[in-house]
Formats: sequence, C-alpha cells, structure tokens
Amino acid sequence: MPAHHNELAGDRALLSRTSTAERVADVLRSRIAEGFFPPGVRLSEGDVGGVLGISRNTLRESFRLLTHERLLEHRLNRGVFVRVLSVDDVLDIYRVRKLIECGVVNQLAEAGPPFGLDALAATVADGQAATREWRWRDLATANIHFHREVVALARSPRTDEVMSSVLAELRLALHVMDSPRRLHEPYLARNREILRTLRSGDAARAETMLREYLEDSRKQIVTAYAQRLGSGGDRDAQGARGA
Amino acid sequence: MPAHHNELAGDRALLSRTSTAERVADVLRSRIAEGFFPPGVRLSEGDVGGVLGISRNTLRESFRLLTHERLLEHRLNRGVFVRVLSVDDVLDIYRVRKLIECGVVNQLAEAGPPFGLDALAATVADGQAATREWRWRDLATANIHFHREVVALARSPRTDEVMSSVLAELRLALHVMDSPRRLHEPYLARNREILRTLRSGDAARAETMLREYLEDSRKQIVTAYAQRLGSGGDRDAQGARGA
DNA sequence: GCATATTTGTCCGTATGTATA
DNA sequence: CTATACATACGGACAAATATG
Repeated sequence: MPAHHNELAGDRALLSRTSTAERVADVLRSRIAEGFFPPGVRLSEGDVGGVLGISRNTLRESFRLLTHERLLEHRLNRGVFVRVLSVDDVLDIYRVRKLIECGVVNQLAEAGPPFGLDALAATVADGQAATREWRWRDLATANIHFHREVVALARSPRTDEVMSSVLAELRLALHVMDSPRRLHEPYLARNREILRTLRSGDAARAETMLREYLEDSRKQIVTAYAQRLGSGGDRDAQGARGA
Repeated sequence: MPAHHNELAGDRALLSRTSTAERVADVLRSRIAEGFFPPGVRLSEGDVGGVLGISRNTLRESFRLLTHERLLEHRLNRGVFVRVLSVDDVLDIYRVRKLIECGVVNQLAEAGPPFGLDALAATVADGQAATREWRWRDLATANIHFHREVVALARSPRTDEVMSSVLAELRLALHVMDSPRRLHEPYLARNREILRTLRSGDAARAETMLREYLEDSRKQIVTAYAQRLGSGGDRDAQGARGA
C-alpha cells in the first residue's frame, strides 16, 4: 500500500488493514507507556522519522493521533512533546473517573444482578498472580485493567473509549513517580472486595466502596505527584531523544 | 505563516494562533453542523481543496481531525464521508448522556446548593426567544446548549469535551430528520422546570427529572430516526459536492 | 470482463515564518 | 542582532485502488 515500498515499518498492506500512521502510533504509544519517552521530552520529526524510516507527513499523522489522545502535546511551531500532567489534570482525571466508574456501577444497581463479571474477575486474578511473583509493573497494569473492565460492564463503546483515554493519560502521572508496589498493592484487596460485592448482587454497596476507593487513591496520588513534580520537577522540556 | 501566502483561509498568523488545518476543520465542522454537507456525502479531496484553496496535505490533516471527532468516516482508498449514524450509535449516545448528565447533577446534590446557574438560565432564555420568533433551528441549538451547560456545572474540562463531542455527533442524527419544532419544542418547558428545581437547591429531584427527560427523548428520537433511516435510507454514498 | 480515467495513499523537495542559541 | 534549527505549508510525483465506459 505505501507507494515507495518502505520496508521498515511500512508494508504488508493486504494483511493489516491499519494505516502505517496507526501502526507508528501504536509503537509510539507503547514507548510512552513503558517510559522510553518520558513526560516532557520533545519528539523531533526528523529524529523519530529517521529512526522509523517513514516520511514526515506520515509521522505527523501519528503525532496527530496521539495528540488527540492527549499523550502528546502540540505547541505551535515548537513541535510535539510527551505530555506533562499538572496536578489539576490529575484532579480532573479523578473527577471523570468518579463520574463514570461510579455512574456505571450505579446503573448496574438499577438494571439487576446478572452481570458478566468474568473479565473483571480475570483482572483480579492477574493482579494476585503479579503480586505473588513480585511483578509490580504488571500489578499496576492489572489494576488499571480492573477499572477498565468495571466500565466495560456498561457495554457502551463510547464510554469505553473515554475511559481508556483517561486511564492512558493517568499512566503519564503514574510513570513520573513509579513506585508501583506502594501505589497499587493496597488496592488489590479492595478490587477483590468490590468484585465479591458485585457477585453478591449488591451493586449499590459496590458503588459506595468504589467511591471511597477513588477518593483514597486520588488523595494518595495527588500528594505524591505534587511532591515529585515540585522537587524533581522541571524536567527538561528540551533534550531530544531518539537517534 | 503559511508559505505561499494563501489568502482564502490562510493568513493573519500573528492574530490567530491556530494552524490552517484547524481553521479549515472549523469551517468544515460548521458546514456539517448546518447541514450543507449532509450525512452520507463524500468529501472529495480535489473539490473541497480546490474550493478552499489549500493544498491536499493540509486538507487531509483537517479530515483527520474531524474523523477523530467522529464527524467524518474514513474508508480506505475510498475517501472521507460525512458520518451516518446507526440506531446503535444513537442508543449509545443516549447511554453516555444519561451517564454523564445525570452523574453531574447527582454530584451537585452531594456538593450543595450554591451552583452557578447563569449560563444555564441563558440557554433557557435563548430557547424561549427562539420559540417566540419561530426560529426552530435556533431552538434546537439552544436545547443542545442547555445540556452542555448542565454538564459544565461539574467544572471538568475533560467531561465538557466528551459532552461536546457526543452532542456534535447526535446532531448528525437530528439533521437527518430535522423537524426541529416537534423534536425540541416539548422539551423547552422541561428545561425550564429543571432549571427551577436546581435554583431551589433540590438537585436530587432535578436528577430524576433529567433522567425521565432523557428517557423520553431517547424513545422519540430512536423511533423517528429508525423510521427515517429505513424509508428515506440509503442516502447516496456518492454524489460529490463542493464546486 | 476489460481498458481507461479518476481518486486516493504515500513520499519528496522546497520556501517561509518562528523560536531559540 | 545574527545565525541556526525546525515546524508549517505548498506543489509535484508515482503506485495502487476504485470508478466509469
């Protein structure tokens, strides 16, 4: 599908129906999530495009995608940067989380008890396995998946998308401090409790538990993040990387 | 700021800090909202780019922006089309509306009565003025603004953005049938009632009213839309327009 | 079913304005 | 203030897919 048959990240058009820009965006999204591109660094079109071996136009498409997901920040005539969340951003993210997550569970309370909890249970199991084997980064991932699956219970594609976007954004903040164990281990038990309560059919009580959960998590993360951003703050908004 | 000093949609760099692609996207967004580009039509790169006098690459970037707002649909090697919502889409939009709008009012019930209701009151006044003067299209706009302002009470930028996006999408469906009077006039009184109830400080009751409102609106629009889509359906996916 | 014309997808080269050293 | 680096936007090119006759 690409005109000049670029091989590095380009071909196999007939197999994958995604555009090259989307594939490049996938790569960059992973790099950001795993911290290879930490918040604050600039992604130069020349460098990144050179490494991946794609044209600037295509790369700009990818940047557009990630900018819309709020993972990158676009400053006019300055270029794109990995987003650095402010404390206000984190607060707003938790506002949205409370609104959506609690709202979904609240709707379940009205609908009735036959929920499909298998996917939710799987994330709890993943978290327990990760904890047993001291894989704290995986524990963080499982914890995030738990909340994604809570929202998935509403079976609303648009709600799922909003939640995915917000959680990916939150990961930017989590990555700035990452001590995954202290941040996530205490909440695993509460996830299990919420799951158990949902299994019993008492969605109203689960909603209360989730509300308290989010309140506690918000307090912990905001204080830790403000501290980290204040002391280790002012990460170089320059410092190109890539080549 | 543009290289070759394009005048039509190009210059005045020092004043407007937005890129040309965003400005072009603004124009197209308006054209879609006002129905000049109705759902289903294809936007040809050649035609639209020719009329607006911008290069193909820049136009494609605008298309990308609107595609991510779900106003355009991108079919591989076919071009971009103004989105045609399915009935499932409309159902999901109302799912999101109920979740967010009711959730926001529910949070107000916990927070306490000093809400800032001026902007909300203004939309009701706009609707009444539009009704008095038989400007049904403006009534529809005012009605949509009412719900946007309800959500704005939460003072959450991300929630605002989600709501704006969802309402812009809903407008695609409303435009397919447009008999704005029958669709919007009955709800003006209910808007006023909800505003009055919020003024009295009883957010809990306002939430119930809003919930019933959305339920009724959903039923009406879904049935009307399914009918319209079934009979008048299969709008030409061809029929270029522009020049 | 086939040949042609149109349109899209991708990439390159270049000119110009903007921000920073 | 000058110089450098880079983002922005343009036009052109060609391959591939689609539409048209």
